[in-house]
Amino acid sequence: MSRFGGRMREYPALSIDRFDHHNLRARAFFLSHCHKDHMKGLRAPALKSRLEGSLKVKLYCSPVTKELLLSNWKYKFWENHIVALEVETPTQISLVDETSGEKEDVVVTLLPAGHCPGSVMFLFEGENGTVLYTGDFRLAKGEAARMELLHSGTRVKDIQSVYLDTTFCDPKFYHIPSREECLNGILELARSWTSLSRCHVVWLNCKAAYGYEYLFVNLSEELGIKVHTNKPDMFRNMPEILCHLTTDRHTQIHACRHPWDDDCFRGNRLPCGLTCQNGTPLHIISIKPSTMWFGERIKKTNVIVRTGERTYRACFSFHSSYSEIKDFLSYISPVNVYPNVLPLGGTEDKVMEILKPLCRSYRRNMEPRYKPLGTLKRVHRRELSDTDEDDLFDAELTSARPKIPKQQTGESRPSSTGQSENAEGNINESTVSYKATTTYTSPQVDFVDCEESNDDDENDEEESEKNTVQFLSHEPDATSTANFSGVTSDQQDSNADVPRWDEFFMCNKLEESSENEDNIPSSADAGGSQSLFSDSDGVSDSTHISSQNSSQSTHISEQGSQGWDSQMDTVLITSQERSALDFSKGGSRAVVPVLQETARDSQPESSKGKPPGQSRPCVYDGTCDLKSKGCEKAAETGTARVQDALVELSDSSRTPDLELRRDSQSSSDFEIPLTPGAEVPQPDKLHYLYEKLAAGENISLRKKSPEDRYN
DNA sequence: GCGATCAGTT
DNA sequence: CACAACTGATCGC
Repeated sequence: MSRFGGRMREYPALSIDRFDHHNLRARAFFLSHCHKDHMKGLRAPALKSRLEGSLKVKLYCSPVTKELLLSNWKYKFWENHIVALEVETPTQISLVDETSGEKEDVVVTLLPAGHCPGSVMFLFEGENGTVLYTGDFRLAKGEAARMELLHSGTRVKDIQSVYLDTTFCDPKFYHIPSREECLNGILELARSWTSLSRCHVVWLNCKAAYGYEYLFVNLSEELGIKVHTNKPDMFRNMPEILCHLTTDRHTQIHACRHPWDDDCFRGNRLPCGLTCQNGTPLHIISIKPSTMWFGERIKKTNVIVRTGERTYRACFSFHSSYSEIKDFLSYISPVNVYPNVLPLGGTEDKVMEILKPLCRSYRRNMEPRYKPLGTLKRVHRRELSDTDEDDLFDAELTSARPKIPKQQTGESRPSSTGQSENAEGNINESTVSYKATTTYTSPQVDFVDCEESNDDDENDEEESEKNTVQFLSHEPDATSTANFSGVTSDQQDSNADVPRWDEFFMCNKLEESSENEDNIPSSADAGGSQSLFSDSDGVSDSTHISSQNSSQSTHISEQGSQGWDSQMDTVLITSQERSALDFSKGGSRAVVPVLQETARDSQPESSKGKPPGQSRPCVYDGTCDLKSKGCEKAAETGTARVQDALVELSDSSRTPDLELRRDSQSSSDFEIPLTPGAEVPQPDKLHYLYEKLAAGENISLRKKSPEDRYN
C-alpha cells in the first residue's frame, strides 16, 4: 500500500495520488491509477470545495483512468476538472498559484505502468530537474530500456529522483513469474476444465480491484468463452474489454462476486447463484489469483498450485518483483530514490540499503574508498576472517543460529551479515536452511511430490503440503563435492578474449559464464547476446563449477529469499543467485557499486544509453570481492564447491492433463530491442581501464552534471 | 449522518 | 503468498 505523501521534493506544487491535508494546496493533481489507496481524499468535501473555488486546478491522468474514475458516481463531480493526457505524449502544464499569480511550467509524460488498466508512471521535466513517479508498476526486466521517452537520444535521461513502487522490494520476492507464464498457466487449467463438458465451469476468485482485465480478455479470446461479471459498466466505453465480458450467467468462466462467495463455492454454487446447467449440476473449480514468489535459487516454477479438491491458486502479480525493481532502478540510475511503499515487515532503512547502491549519489559517494587495489585486498582479508576457526562474529551468531553443522560454520558464514541484520531473521533463515539441507550430485533435478521449498515463509506449508514439489534430498556427503573438484568452467571459452575484472586482478579461471541477470536484464531477450560476459544462456542446464564457495550461499540464505540449504559444502546456485550477491553483505555492499560505477564510467560516453547488459560490463563482477574470497578458498582446498545448475520446479502430478510447466524463464513479456547506438566495449579498452583501476587512478569519465547541486 | 481510522477478513 | 477492498466498531464533527 502506498504511503507516498503526495508531494515530490522537486515539485512540491504538484500532488500525486494523495489529495488530503497539505495536498489540497497543490496547483495540479495527478492520479496514476484507480486503486483506492491512491485516491485518498479524492472525494472529500475539502477537495470538492477546493475545486469549486478554482478555475485552474486540474486532475491529470490517463484516458482510461479518467473513464474508470468517472464511471463511479461518487467521483462524477470531477468531470469538469479532469484532463486526460495521452500516454507517451509529453505535455506542458502551467502551474499557476492563483493567489500570487506565480507561474511554473513543467512537462509531464505518462508512461505505461503495467499495473492495472489505465495505470501510468509520471515523468516530470522542469527547472528542478527530471523526476519519475512510478505509481504502482509491474514492468518486466528490460522494459525501462524500451521506453523511448525515458531516453534522450541514445542515452537514459538524467533523472534526479525516482519515487518508486517498492511493494516487493525484498529479496524474498526475488522472482515472480511473468505475466505470460501466469496467464498461460491459468489458460491451460481453464481450458482443460471447461473442455470436459458444458457443466464444467471456472470461477476466478478475484479481488474487487482493477487489474484482472487482461486475464479475462485473454481467456475469452483463447477459449472463446466470455467471462461473467457482476458489473461491467465501468468498461462501457472500452469495447475491447467489454466484448469479452458478459452479464449472462450461462457461461463457463465466472469472475462474479458476492459477499459470501466462498460459502457459495463450498455449496457448489457460483457467486451469481448459478448451480446447474439444463438441470445438470455444475462442476466448479475456483482459481484464486495470488502473488507467488520465488527466491533466487529457483528458476522455473509452477504457476498453478492446487490447494484443495476443487481449488487452485494461480500466480498473479500487480507489482514488479525484487529483481524487476532492481533492474528498473539500476537502468534509470537516478541520483535519488524514494520508496513509495514499505514492503510488509520491512523498514525504510532496509529498503534504502537495497535501492541506494543503484543510485548515482551513492555510487559516487562511495567511490574514493575503494580506489586502490590495496584497499580491496584488505577488505577481502578482513572478510576472510570468518573462515578462521575463531571468527569474531561467531560468538554473536551462534546463539541465533541453532543448528549449523560444524563443517559449515567456518566456511559458510559471512562475517559481516549477521552482525547487523536482525537476529530474528537469521534464526528463521538458518533454521529453514538446515531443515532443507540438500545436496545434489547432478544438475538434473530430482523431485518428489511433497512440500514446497520455494521460500522461507512458513505459511507455505498450509496450502502446498499436498501439491508442490520438493527436491529429493540426498545424503549430504562429499560425493558431489568430489564429483566436481578440480573442474573448471567450460564456459569461459566463449569470452576468452575479453579481459575480465576478476581475472585481471586476482582470480583463477573458475566460473566465467554467468551473466548477472539481475543487472543485465533481458540481454538475451534483446536477441543480441551482446552482453560482455553473457553466454548463450545464463542458466543453461549445463553443470559447471563456480568459484564461489558456500559462504556466499550462506548469506544468500540469510538475506532471506530461500529456505533451503546454504549450509552444505555443495549447494546449488543459479545465476540469479549470484546476482543477489550484490547486496548480500553489509561489508561488501559498498564495494559493488563502485566497481559498477567505474566500469560504467569508463566506457565511451556514447555507450551510456545502452541497456544495462551492454553498458555495465562489471556488474556481475561487482561481486568480485566475494568472488576473490571464493577463489582463494578454492585455491586453498583445490576444490570448487559450488555447483551451478538450473533448478526446475514442476508439479504436474496434481494437475492432471495439464501442461503447466513453462519453458519461458523470462519475466519479459516482450522482445526488448537494443537501445540505438549500443555497443560492446572493446577488450583492449577494458584491459586499459583495468590497468588504471589497479593503479588506483580515477578513470571516471562522468561529467559533473547539473543535478549534482542536489547532492 | 458522514467520514476518517483501525482491526479483521478475504 | 501480503494486493486491495470490504466490513464493522469507534470516534469526531
